[in-house]
Amino acid sequence: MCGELRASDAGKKAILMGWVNRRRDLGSIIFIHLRDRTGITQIVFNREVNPEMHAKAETLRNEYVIAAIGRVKLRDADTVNPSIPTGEVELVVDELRILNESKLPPFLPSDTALTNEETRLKYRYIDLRRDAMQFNIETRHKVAKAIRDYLSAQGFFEIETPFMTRSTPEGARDYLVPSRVQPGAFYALPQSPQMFKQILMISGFDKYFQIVRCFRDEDLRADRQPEFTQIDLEMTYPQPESVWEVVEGFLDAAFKAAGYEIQRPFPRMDYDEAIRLYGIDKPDLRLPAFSDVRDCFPAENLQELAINPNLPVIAIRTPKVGELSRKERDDIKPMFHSKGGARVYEDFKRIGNKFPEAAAAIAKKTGAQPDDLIVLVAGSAQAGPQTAMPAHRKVTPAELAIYASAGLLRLALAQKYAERHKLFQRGDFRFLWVTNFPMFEWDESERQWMAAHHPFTSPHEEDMGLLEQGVESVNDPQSTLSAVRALAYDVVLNGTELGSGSIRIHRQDIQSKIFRALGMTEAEAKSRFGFFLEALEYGTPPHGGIALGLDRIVMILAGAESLREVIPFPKTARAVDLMVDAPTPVSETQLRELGIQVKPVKQ
RNA sequence: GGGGACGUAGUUCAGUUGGUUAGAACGCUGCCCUGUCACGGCAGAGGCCGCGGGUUCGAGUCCCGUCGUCCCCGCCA
Repeated sequence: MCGELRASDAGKKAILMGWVNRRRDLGSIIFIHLRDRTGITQIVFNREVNPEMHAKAETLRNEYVIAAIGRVKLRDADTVNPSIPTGEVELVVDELRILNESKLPPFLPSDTALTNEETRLKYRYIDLRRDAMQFNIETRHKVAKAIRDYLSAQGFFEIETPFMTRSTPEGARDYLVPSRVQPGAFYALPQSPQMFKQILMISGFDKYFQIVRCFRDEDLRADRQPEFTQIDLEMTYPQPESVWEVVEGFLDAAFKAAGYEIQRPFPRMDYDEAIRLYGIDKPDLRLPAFSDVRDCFPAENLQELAINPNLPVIAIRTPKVGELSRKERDDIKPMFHSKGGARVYEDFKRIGNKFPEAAAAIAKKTGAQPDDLIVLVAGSAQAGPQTAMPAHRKVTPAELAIYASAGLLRLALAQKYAERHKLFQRGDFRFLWVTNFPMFEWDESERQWMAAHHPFTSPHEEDMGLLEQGVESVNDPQSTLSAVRALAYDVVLNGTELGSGSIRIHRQDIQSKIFRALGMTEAEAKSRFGFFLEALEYGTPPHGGIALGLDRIVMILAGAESLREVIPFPKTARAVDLMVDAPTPVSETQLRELGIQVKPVKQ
């Protein structure tokens, strides 16, 4: 193939097939760079040597598909091209066959400047011919294969679960598929094979995995697509640690397949600690943690700055940013998304002028170098008295608001000044297990506690008493439910949540307690998850598992900024496929068959 | 649902305070060229300035709306 010929092949006869990547017509001699998946080889047409083929070669244009039959020739020393692996040789063509012509494409795979994404997605087949995309898709294949091989070797079976299944009323919105045979009824595409994989444990398959498409009808982001691929696995009789070992094992194999070594075991961190140190449940460990610098200020300073003295004062350190201009400093404010009355103090220099002692203490506590940027986030004194705070949680909602606001700003600053601090280098992989998530989260709009992960997650053994105590207090923000921890864990890489899992509930009595704590009657639980609850009653072994986003893993390995770079045919932010132009309205006939009427969209 | 950025030739972009005929590079077409490899030289074609409305003697430029792409918040058990 086009990327394979070497000096040792000199003198051999070869047939190359591929696309015309570039042509250089020097008159009596024509050079073509011929491209396929494996690379590029230069082929040569010389009028003196072969006038007929030379004349044919004159008609070649970019992206024509050709077959070139000829002899591999060692290039003269002064004509070697060191920038391509095949640069020591070229193919002298005896016979040229034009297999297909090409219209002039809107952009060329060999273009150096990247075309706008809209055009790339519309002409995805041309975009995918580019080197970078070929590499990304190949990486994706290698990673998936390494994971399959590793898990198979560990005794896991890959088992398929249905795509046409039952709508689950909780969680993300479902994509629905109408049934023709059962008019008015709908299948749902799975958000994850959660219940099926648990049932496979009940069915005795012991270790299951699947590299499987999942579907969620929610708004998109750079790292969120409506259909995405998960490495889904489940096993019986696990401790969280045994799941982690499997995950670390296949990630190691996957990263090796992509040419990287990673450090095992991954560090571990409690959810509460992640919030306090990073303001987020998926910390990017490449950047410095927060410092709480409240005690660096005397009370009267806090008062003068209108800072609430009962809440943390977070110092965000971004290394090596250097002196900021007035404009750059003003640009920080709009990057700040305040939650719960959090305020940003972006002008640390001014604080230094006003309160030199406090500033010195902060510099010391944060370990700031003179080049580092320090930005403070604190609660506003004007925010008034704090709302009800559950006494049981280590991090109160008011504190969480400060931490979370600071956490977002920390990332925004790091991204903006990435060029300066150079902490986002390719190949620097900082994995982390975040553990002991809260089991329940307070939903302010519904005024009730909700399952933070999903209702089949097992609570922490030590927190069963707290669950017992709070089982009838779903609408009480002060409930002990706030302090119940789940046996749930996330695996995080460089600030991206790669995957999420838990030890599941395998006992019916605990399961009904959870439903009761969530304010669900027995009848409600039965109508929602009846088949599953019934299955739990037939000798369910303890089990647990995890699911990791394959797209995200490949995205990070490829050094890409968006999932779209590692998915061959992705959707835009409006969930549209620009190449096939989906979704579209369907014919009246189709709708009639399904018994569906479409209401006109309001103008 | 909310906030922000962008939209000018096939592509990437420039376009001054609102002022004559909207430019460049790459690509494309033709001619020339025997060692190029981002080939080179000469000539040429190519524009609904996203779309609609408004202000103005005059709009790519200002205003309003709209469509599209991207990013973020909400949302994503």
